[in-house]
Amino acid sequence: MRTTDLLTVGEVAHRSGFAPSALRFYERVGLVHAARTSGGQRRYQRNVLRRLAFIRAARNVGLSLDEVAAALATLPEGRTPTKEDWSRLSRGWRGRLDEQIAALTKLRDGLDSCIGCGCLSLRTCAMSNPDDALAARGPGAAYLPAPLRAT
Amino acid sequence: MRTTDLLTVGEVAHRSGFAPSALRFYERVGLVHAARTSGGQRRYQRNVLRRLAFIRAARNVGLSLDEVAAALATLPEGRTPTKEDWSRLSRGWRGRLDEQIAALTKLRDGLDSCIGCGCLSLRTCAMSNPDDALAARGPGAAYLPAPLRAT
DNA sequence: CTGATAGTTGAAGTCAACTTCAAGTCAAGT
DNA sequence: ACTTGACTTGAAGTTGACTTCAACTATCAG
Repeated sequence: MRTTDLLTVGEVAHRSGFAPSALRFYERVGLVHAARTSGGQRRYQRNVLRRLAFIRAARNVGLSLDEVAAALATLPEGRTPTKEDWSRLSRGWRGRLDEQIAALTKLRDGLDSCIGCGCLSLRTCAMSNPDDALAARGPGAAYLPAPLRAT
Repeated sequence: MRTTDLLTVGEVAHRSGFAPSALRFYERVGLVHAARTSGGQRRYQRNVLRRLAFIRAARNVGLSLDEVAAALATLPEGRTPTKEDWSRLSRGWRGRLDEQIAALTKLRDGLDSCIGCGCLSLRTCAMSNPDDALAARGPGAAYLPAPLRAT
């Protein structure tokens, strides 16, 4: 493959860590853009790698793709985003992480007081009834993501 | 409704916080059991409430229903589980929570060093490339659960 | 020019954990 | 007996973030 300033989907996949199918999916939903060759193949500009890095980081912090899209939409049009642009977007994540850590710590402390008794009382046990907004988020609400579950 | 020692699905739903549809679903996959009236309606024994409390607590800690089922399968057959039985099951969660808290803390600290630079380098940035097993868990792996996302 | 390798598409499938639906049946207070 | 509210079923739908498939087509080193 010729070494140009444009990247194939395979190169982007390799360098970003996203599967080619994910890259096509992201293109479909407008998260990334790719030019095309005359034969219809995708050719990415290098800056897509930074964009993808942002997407991965945001996903790691827990943002949905919709939230990622909303964040990316605040980037300035017409010029390449600066480091400060990216920095601004990721700054808000700090508080989010703090909240998550606090919620988990609270859950753990509740568990400590619960292990000894084995109660799991629906009304009083901190484990089955954590006193935060989780219940209000509806059925299926869980504290921890599947990817971080048992090895 | 008569006050017997058996509970209707509505009563169990109310007292457990699970939707009736969730209770039916849990029965289908064998997580809980219900007797039937002559007319085919479900009647639950009271101890199902403790079992459901365990399920909720386990879900809060991040266990999948499969994992919950596996845990419940270790309960002794033939006798009603004691508090010690339930306590034993939940004891292992402590380590799990510790791990999750550590992972999030690491992510946050990585973010701190990242906000300033705005780099998001695919190879070096802690945010887009946390140095743990997350990547090995495959595409879509995220640190935080949807339920705890932005309000 | 050729063959290997990599890329293309839309539609459908996957996963988890439920929820929703429609059409009908049961339980129980009066 | 009647009425009302609660309950029943299986099948299909939901959500998010992708993956898989089958059947082609493009690119490029040699």
